[in-house]
Amino acid sequence: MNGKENPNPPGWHGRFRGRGLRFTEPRRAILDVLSTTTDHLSAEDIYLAVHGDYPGIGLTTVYRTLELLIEMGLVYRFQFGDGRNRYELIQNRLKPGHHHHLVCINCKKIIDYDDFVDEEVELLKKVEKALSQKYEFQITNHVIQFYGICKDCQGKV
Amino acid sequence: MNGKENPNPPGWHGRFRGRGLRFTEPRRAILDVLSTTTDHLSAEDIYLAVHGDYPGIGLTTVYRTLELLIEMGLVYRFQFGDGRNRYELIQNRLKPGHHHHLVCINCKKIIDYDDFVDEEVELLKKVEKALSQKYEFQITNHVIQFYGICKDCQGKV
DNA sequence: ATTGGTAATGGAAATCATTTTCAATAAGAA
DNA sequence: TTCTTATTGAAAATGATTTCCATTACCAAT
Repeated sequence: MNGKENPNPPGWHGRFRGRGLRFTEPRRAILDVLSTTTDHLSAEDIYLAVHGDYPGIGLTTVYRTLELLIEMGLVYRFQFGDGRNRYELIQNRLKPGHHHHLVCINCKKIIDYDDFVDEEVELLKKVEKALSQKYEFQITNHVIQFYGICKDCQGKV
Repeated sequence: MNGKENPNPPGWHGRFRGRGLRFTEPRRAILDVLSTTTDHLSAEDIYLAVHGDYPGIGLTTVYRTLELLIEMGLVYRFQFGDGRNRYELIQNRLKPGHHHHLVCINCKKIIDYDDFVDEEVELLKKVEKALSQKYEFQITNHVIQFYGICKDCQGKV
Protein backbone atom coordinates (compact mmCIF):
# COMPACT_ATOMS: atom_id res chain seq x y z
CA MET A 1 0.00 0.00 0.00
CA ASN A 2 1.24 3.40 -0.89
CA GLY A 3 -0.95 6.05 0.58
CA LYS A 4 -2.93 6.39 -2.63
CA GLU A 5 -6.41 5.10 -2.21
CA ASN A 6 -7.58 2.02 -3.99
CA PRO A 7 -8.46 3.13 -7.51
CA ASN A 8 -12.09 2.26 -7.35
CA PRO A 9 -13.76 2.51 -10.71
CA PRO A 10 -15.37 5.90 -10.95
CA GLY A 11 -13.95 7.64 -7.92
CA TRP A 12 -16.54 6.42 -5.51
CA HIS A 13 -14.81 7.97 -2.56
CA GLY A 14 -15.13 11.37 -4.11
CA ARG A 15 -18.77 10.94 -4.96
CA PHE A 16 -19.55 10.29 -1.36
CA ARG A 17 -17.41 13.08 0.01
CA GLY A 18 -18.95 15.44 -2.48
CA ARG A 19 -22.24 14.96 -0.69
CA GLY A 20 -20.79 15.20 2.75
CA LEU A 21 -21.07 11.45 3.09
CA ARG A 22 -18.44 8.98 4.20
CA PHE A 23 -17.09 6.18 2.12
CA THR A 24 -17.24 3.58 4.84
CA GLU A 25 -16.24 -0.03 4.81
CA PRO A 26 -19.78 -1.37 4.43
CA ARG A 27 -20.38 0.94 1.52
CA ARG A 28 -17.19 -0.04 -0.16
CA ALA A 29 -17.86 -3.71 0.43
CA ILE A 30 -21.34 -3.50 -1.04
CA LEU A 31 -20.10 -1.63 -4.08
CA ASP A 32 -17.36 -4.19 -4.48
CA VAL A 33 -19.87 -7.00 -4.54
CA LEU A 34 -22.03 -5.22 -7.05
CA SER A 35 -19.13 -4.40 -9.30
CA THR A 36 -17.75 -7.90 -9.41
CA THR A 37 -20.88 -9.81 -10.31
CA THR A 38 -22.98 -10.11 -13.41
CA ASP A 39 -25.88 -11.38 -11.37
CA HIS A 40 -28.95 -9.48 -10.35
CA LEU A 41 -28.58 -9.61 -6.62
CA SER A 42 -31.24 -9.15 -4.00
CA ALA A 43 -30.52 -7.33 -0.77
CA GLU A 44 -30.09 -10.63 0.97
CA ASP A 45 -27.77 -11.94 -1.74
CA ILE A 46 -25.58 -8.94 -1.17
CA TYR A 47 -25.77 -9.33 2.56
CA LEU A 48 -24.60 -12.92 2.25
CA ALA A 49 -21.87 -12.08 -0.23
CA VAL A 50 -20.49 -9.40 2.00
CA HIS A 51 -20.88 -11.50 5.09
CA GLY A 52 -17.86 -13.65 4.34
CA ASP A 53 -15.33 -10.84 4.61
CA TYR A 54 -17.34 -8.56 6.87
CA PRO A 55 -19.54 -10.56 9.20
CA GLY A 56 -20.32 -7.38 11.04
CA ILE A 57 -22.27 -5.76 8.24
CA GLY A 58 -25.97 -6.04 8.90
CA LEU A 59 -28.86 -6.50 6.53
CA THR A 60 -30.26 -3.15 7.53
CA THR A 61 -27.10 -1.47 6.36
CA VAL A 62 -27.34 -3.27 3.06
CA TYR A 63 -30.86 -1.95 2.52
CA ARG A 64 -29.88 1.53 3.55
CA THR A 65 -26.82 1.56 1.36
CA LEU A 66 -28.72 0.33 -1.67
CA GLU A 67 -31.27 3.07 -1.18
CA LEU A 68 -28.47 5.58 -1.02
CA LEU A 69 -26.71 4.21 -4.09
CA ILE A 70 -29.91 4.47 -6.06
CA GLU A 71 -30.35 8.03 -4.97
CA MET A 72 -26.76 8.74 -5.98
CA GLY A 73 -27.48 7.34 -9.42
CA LEU A 74 -25.01 4.48 -9.12
CA VAL A 75 -27.46 1.61 -8.93
CA TYR A 76 -30.69 0.53 -10.58
CA ARG A 77 -33.42 -1.32 -8.75
CA PHE A 78 -35.41 -3.89 -10.69
CA GLN A 79 -38.38 -6.12 -10.10
CA PHE A 80 -38.56 -9.30 -12.03
CA GLY A 81 -41.68 -10.68 -10.46
CA ASP A 82 -40.21 -12.94 -7.82
CA GLY A 83 -41.29 -10.75 -4.97
CA ARG A 84 -37.98 -9.17 -4.13
CA ASN A 85 -36.05 -6.23 -5.43
CA ARG A 86 -32.86 -6.79 -7.33
CA TYR A 87 -29.99 -4.41 -7.81
CA GLU A 88 -27.53 -3.71 -10.53
CA LEU A 89 -24.61 -1.34 -10.68
CA ILE A 90 -25.20 1.04 -13.54
CA GLN A 91 -21.54 1.13 -14.55
CA ASN A 92 -20.27 -2.40 -14.37
CA ARG A 93 -17.21 -3.37 -16.36
CA LEU A 94 -18.44 -6.94 -16.48
CA LYS A 95 -21.71 -6.04 -18.12
CA PRO A 96 -22.84 -4.50 -21.36
CA GLY A 97 -23.65 -0.83 -21.11
CA HIS A 98 -27.31 -0.03 -21.35
CA HIS A 99 -29.13 -3.31 -21.60
CA HIS A 100 -32.51 -4.88 -21.11
CA HIS A 101 -33.57 -8.17 -19.62
CA LEU A 102 -34.93 -11.57 -20.49
CA VAL A 103 -36.58 -13.18 -17.49
CA CYS A 104 -37.29 -16.89 -17.24
CA ILE A 105 -40.63 -17.34 -15.56
CA ASN A 106 -39.66 -20.87 -14.59
CA CYS A 107 -36.18 -20.78 -13.06
CA LYS A 108 -36.09 -16.99 -12.64
CA LYS A 109 -32.81 -16.71 -14.47
CA ILE A 110 -32.17 -13.29 -15.94
CA ILE A 111 -30.28 -12.66 -19.12
CA ASP A 112 -28.89 -9.25 -19.97
CA TYR A 113 -29.00 -8.46 -23.63
CA ASP A 114 -27.82 -5.47 -25.52
CA ASP A 115 -28.63 -6.68 -28.99
CA PHE A 116 -31.08 -4.23 -30.52
CA VAL A 117 -31.06 -2.09 -27.43
CA ASP A 118 -29.96 0.84 -29.54
CA GLU A 119 -32.98 0.43 -31.74
CA GLU A 120 -35.21 -0.02 -28.77
CA VAL A 121 -33.87 3.05 -27.09
CA GLU A 122 -34.19 5.05 -30.25
CA LEU A 123 -37.85 4.21 -30.53
CA LEU A 124 -38.35 4.78 -26.84
CA LYS A 125 -36.84 8.22 -27.15
CA LYS A 126 -39.30 9.11 -29.85
CA VAL A 127 -42.22 7.69 -27.88
CA GLU A 128 -40.98 9.41 -24.77
CA LYS A 129 -40.96 12.73 -26.49
CA ALA A 130 -44.50 12.36 -27.76
CA LEU A 131 -45.83 10.99 -24.51
CA SER A 132 -44.19 13.62 -22.38
CA GLN A 133 -45.91 16.24 -24.50
CA LYS A 134 -49.29 14.59 -24.68
CA TYR A 135 -49.47 13.72 -21.00
CA GLU A 136 -47.19 16.47 -19.71
CA PHE A 137 -45.20 13.71 -18.11
CA GLN A 138 -41.53 14.12 -17.35
CA ILE A 139 -39.96 10.79 -18.12
CA THR A 140 -36.82 9.85 -16.27
CA ASN A 141 -36.46 6.17 -16.86
CA HIS A 142 -37.83 3.18 -18.68
CA VAL A 143 -38.12 -0.55 -18.31
CA ILE A 144 -38.17 -3.14 -21.06
CA GLN A 145 -38.33 -6.77 -20.13
CA PHE A 146 -39.21 -9.96 -21.91
CA TYR A 147 -40.67 -12.85 -20.00
CA GLY A 148 -40.63 -16.44 -21.12
CA ILE A 149 -38.97 -19.80 -20.82
CA CYS A 150 -35.20 -20.05 -21.01
CA LYS A 151 -33.26 -22.64 -22.90
CA ASP A 152 -32.66 -24.87 -19.91
CA CYS A 153 -36.26 -24.85 -18.82
CA GLN A 154 -37.78 -25.70 -22.16
CA GLY A 155 -39.32 -29.11 -22.16
CA LYS A 156 -39.20 -29.21 -18.40
CA VAL A 157 -42.39 -27.21 -17.99
CA MET B 1 -84.52 -12.21 -15.02
CA ASN B 2 -85.19 -14.72 -17.69
CA GLY B 3 -83.27 -17.85 -17.12
CA LYS B 4 -80.48 -16.74 -19.42
CA GLU B 5 -77.34 -16.08 -17.50
CA ASN B 6 -75.95 -12.62 -17.18
CA PRO B 7 -74.16 -11.95 -20.46
CA ASN B 8 -70.72 -11.49 -18.99
CA PRO B 9 -68.26 -10.17 -21.50
CA PRO B 10 -66.39 -13.12 -22.93
CA GLY B 11 -68.45 -15.99 -21.53
CA TRP B 12 -66.59 -16.24 -18.29
CA HIS B 13 -68.88 -18.92 -17.02
CA GLY B 14 -67.91 -21.15 -19.88
CA ARG B 15 -64.22 -20.56 -19.49
CA PHE B 16 -64.40 -21.81 -15.96
CA ARG B 17 -66.59 -24.78 -16.72
CA GLY B 18 -64.32 -25.71 -19.57
CA ARG B 19 -61.60 -26.33 -17.00
CA GLY B 20 -63.83 -28.16 -14.62
CA LEU B 21 -63.95 -25.08 -12.42
CA ARG B 22 -66.96 -23.32 -10.98
CA PHE B 23 -67.96 -19.78 -11.69
CA THR B 24 -68.69 -18.87 -8.12
CA GLU B 25 -69.92 -15.65 -6.63
CA PRO B 26 -66.50 -14.51 -5.38
CA ARG B 27 -65.03 -15.13 -8.81
CA ARG B 28 -67.80 -13.27 -10.55
CA ALA B 29 -67.57 -10.41 -8.07
CA ILE B 30 -63.84 -10.06 -8.53
CA LEU B 31 -64.13 -10.14 -12.29
CA ASP B 32 -66.89 -7.55 -12.07
CA VAL B 33 -64.67 -5.22 -10.13
CA LEU B 34 -61.82 -5.67 -12.56
CA SER B 35 -64.02 -5.13 -15.57
CA THR B 36 -65.57 -1.93 -14.31
CA THR B 37 -62.47 -0.02 -13.36
CA THR B 38 -59.70 1.63 -15.28
CA ASP B 39 -57.50 1.59 -12.22
CA HIS B 40 -54.65 -0.75 -11.49
CA LEU B 41 -55.93 -2.43 -8.39
CA SER B 42 -53.99 -4.25 -5.75
CA ALA B 43 -55.36 -7.37 -4.12
CA GLU B 44 -56.45 -5.31 -1.17
CA ASP B 45 -58.12 -2.73 -3.40
CA ILE B 46 -60.13 -5.51 -4.93
CA TYR B 47 -60.91 -6.99 -1.56
CA LEU B 48 -62.26 -3.65 -0.38
CA ALA B 49 -64.20 -3.01 -3.57
CA VAL B 50 -65.89 -6.37 -3.33
CA HIS B 51 -66.45 -6.08 0.36
CA GLY B 52 -69.34 -3.67 0.01
CA ASP B 53 -71.62 -6.11 -1.75
CA TYR B 54 -70.05 -9.31 -0.47
CA PRO B 55 -68.67 -8.84 3.01
CA GLY B 56 -68.11 -12.54 3.20
CA ILE B 57 -65.41 -12.70 0.57
CA GLY B 58 -62.02 -12.98 2.20
CA LEU B 59 -58.69 -11.58 1.19
CA THR B 60 -57.31 -15.06 0.74
CA THR B 61 -59.94 -15.79 -1.85
CA VAL B 62 -59.04 -12.62 -3.67
CA TYR B 63 -55.41 -13.68 -3.87
CA ARG B 64 -56.33 -17.18 -4.95
CA THR B 65 -58.74 -15.96 -7.56
CA LEU B 66 -56.26 -13.52 -9.03
CA GLU B 67 -53.70 -16.27 -9.31
CA LEU B 68 -56.26 -18.39 -11.12
CA LEU B 69 -57.31 -15.60 -13.44
CA ILE B 70 -53.71 -15.03 -14.42
CA GLU B 71 -53.27 -18.71 -15.12
CA MET B 72 -56.42 -18.62 -17.22
CA GLY B 73 -55.01 -15.78 -19.24
CA LEU B 74 -57.68 -13.30 -18.23
CA VAL B 75 -55.59 -11.02 -16.06
CA TYR B 76 -52.15 -9.45 -16.10
CA ARG B 77 -50.10 -8.87 -12.99
CA PHE B 78 -47.90 -5.80 -12.86
CA GLN B 79 -45.35 -4.31 -10.53
CA PHE B 80 -44.94 -0.62 -10.57
CA GLY B 81 -42.43 -0.36 -7.80
CA ASP B 82 -44.67 0.43 -4.87
CA GLY B 83 -44.16 -2.93 -3.26
CA ARG B 84 -47.44 -4.53 -4.13
CA ASN B 85 -48.75 -6.37 -7.15
CA ARG B 86 -51.40 -4.77 -9.28
CA TYR B 87 -53.88 -6.46 -11.56
CA GLU B 88 -55.54 -5.61 -14.82
CA LEU B 89 -58.14 -7.44 -16.82
CA ILE B 90 -56.68 -8.16 -20.22
CA GLN B 91 -59.97 -7.54 -22.03
CA ASN B 92 -61.51 -4.46 -20.51
CA ARG B 93 -64.04 -2.46 -22.47
CA LEU B 94 -63.11 0.63 -20.54
CA LYS B 95 -59.47 0.45 -21.53
CA PRO B 96 -57.46 0.61 -24.70
CA GLY B 97 -56.48 -2.78 -26.07
CA HIS B 98 -52.84 -3.56 -25.73
CA HIS B 99 -51.26 -0.69 -23.90
CA HIS B 100 -48.22 0.24 -21.88
CA HIS B 101 -47.79 2.33 -18.77
CA LEU B 102 -46.50 5.63 -17.53
CA VAL B 103 -45.78 5.50 -13.82
CA CYS B 104 -45.41 8.58 -11.64
CA ILE B 105 -42.64 7.96 -9.16
CA ASN B 106 -44.05 10.64 -6.91
CA CYS B 107 -47.80 10.03 -6.56
CA LYS B 108 -47.73 6.51 -8.02
CA LYS B 109 -50.42 7.34 -10.53
CA ILE B 110 -50.44 5.10 -13.56
CA ILE B 111 -51.42 6.22 -17.03
CA ASP B 112 -52.32 3.73 -19.73
CA TYR B 113 -51.24 4.80 -23.15
CA ASP B 114 -51.71 3.19 -26.50
CA ASP B 115 -50.12 5.85 -28.62
CA PHE B 116 -47.22 4.30 -30.48
CA VAL B 117 -47.87 0.94 -28.92
CA ASP B 118 -48.22 -0.51 -32.39
CA GLU B 119 -44.78 0.71 -33.29
CA GLU B 120 -43.39 -0.47 -30.01
CA VAL B 121 -44.90 -3.88 -30.42
CA GLU B 122 -43.67 -4.11 -33.97
CA LEU B 123 -40.12 -3.48 -32.88
CA LEU B 124 -40.52 -5.81 -29.93
CA LYS B 125 -41.68 -8.56 -32.24
CA LYS B 126 -38.56 -8.18 -34.30
CA VAL B 127 -36.34 -8.10 -31.24
CA GLU B 128 -38.21 -11.02 -29.77
CA LYS B 129 -37.58 -13.08 -32.80
CA ALA B 130 -33.87 -12.40 -32.80
CA LEU B 131 -33.49 -12.85 -29.08
CA SER B 132 -35.44 -16.06 -28.98
CA GLN B 133 -33.08 -17.44 -31.59
CA LYS B 134 -29.87 -16.16 -30.09
CA TYR B 135 -30.70 -17.19 -26.54
CA GLU B 136 -33.04 -20.05 -27.36
CA PHE B 137 -35.53 -18.27 -25.18
CA GLN B 138 -39.25 -18.75 -25.67
CA ILE B 139 -40.77 -15.34 -25.10
CA THR B 140 -44.33 -15.19 -23.90
CA ASN B 141 -44.76 -11.67 -22.70
CA HIS B 142 -43.17 -8.28 -22.43
CA VAL B 143 -43.24 -5.23 -20.24
CA ILE B 144 -42.66 -1.64 -21.28
CA GLN B 145 -42.97 1.06 -18.69
CA PHE B 146 -41.90 4.65 -18.43
CA TYR B 147 -41.16 6.16 -15.06
CA GLY B 148 -41.20 9.84 -14.28
CA ILE B 149 -43.12 12.75 -12.84
CA CYS B 150 -46.71 13.29 -13.83
CA LYS B 151 -48.29 16.59 -14.67
CA ASP B 152 -49.78 17.13 -11.24
CA CYS B 153 -46.56 16.37 -9.43
CA GLN B 154 -44.33 18.62 -11.45
CA GLY B 155 -43.09 21.53 -9.43
CA LYS B 156 -44.16 19.82 -6.24
CA VAL B 157 -41.06 17.71 -6.05
C1' DA C 1 -83.83 -36.77 -2.97
C1' DT C 2 -79.42 -38.94 -0.99
C1' DT C 3 -74.75 -39.80 -1.04
C1' DG C 4 -69.96 -39.34 -2.17
C1' DG C 5 -66.16 -36.84 -3.82
C1' DT C 6 -63.90 -32.85 -5.07
C1' DA C 7 -63.74 -27.79 -5.59
C1' DA C 8 -63.88 -23.62 -3.11
C1' DT C 9 -63.88 -20.83 0.75
C1' DG C 10 -62.68 -17.83 5.02
C1' DG C 11 -60.02 -16.97 8.99
C1' DA C 12 -55.99 -17.49 11.57
C1' DA C 13 -51.32 -18.27 11.61
C1' DA C 14 -47.08 -18.35 9.22
C1' DT C 15 -43.73 -16.45 6.05
C1' DC C 16 -40.89 -13.27 3.70
C1' DA C 17 -39.07 -8.88 2.32
C1' DT C 18 -38.47 -4.46 3.87
C1' DT C 19 -38.69 -0.51 7.17
C1' DT C 20 -38.48 1.66 11.54
C1' DT C 21 -36.67 2.44 16.07
C1' DC C 22 -33.09 3.18 19.09
C1' DA C 23 -29.04 3.16 21.46
C1' DA C 24 -24.07 2.71 20.46
C1' DT C 25 -20.08 3.90 17.58
C1' DA C 26 -17.05 6.28 14.38
C1' DA C 27 -15.33 10.13 11.85
C1' DG C 28 -14.40 14.77 10.61
C1' DA C 29 -14.28 19.65 12.14
C1' DA C 30 -13.17 23.02 15.50
C1' DT D 1 -9.62 16.77 23.03
C1' DT D 2 -14.37 17.88 22.29
C1' DC D 3 -18.45 18.57 19.72
C1' DT D 4 -21.58 17.45 16.11
C1' DT D 5 -23.34 14.62 12.84
C1' DA D 6 -23.10 10.49 10.03
C1' DT D 7 -23.36 5.54 10.36
C1' DT D 8 -24.24 1.42 12.07
C1' DG D 9 -26.38 -3.22 13.88
C1' DA D 10 -29.84 -5.63 16.35
C1' DA D 11 -34.36 -6.12 17.46
C1' DA D 12 -38.97 -4.99 16.71
C1' DA D 13 -42.54 -3.50 13.63
C1' DT D 14 -44.80 -3.50 9.32
C1' DG D 15 -47.02 -4.98 5.12
C1' DA D 16 -47.95 -8.05 1.47
C1' DT D 17 -48.68 -12.60 0.37
C1' DT D 18 -49.00 -17.64 1.37
C1' DT D 19 -50.05 -21.64 3.90
C1' DC D 20 -52.98 -24.43 6.92
C1' DC D 21 -57.04 -26.34 8.12
C1' DA D 22 -61.55 -27.20 9.03
C1' DT D 23 -66.02 -26.07 6.88
C1' DT D 24 -69.16 -25.45 3.10
C1' DA D 25 -70.91 -25.71 -1.69
C1' DC D 26 -71.57 -28.00 -5.81
C1' DC D 27 -71.89 -31.67 -9.30
C1' DA D 28 -72.45 -36.43 -10.65
C1' DA D 29 -74.06 -40.84 -9.98
C1' DT D 30 -77.04 -43.44 -7.63
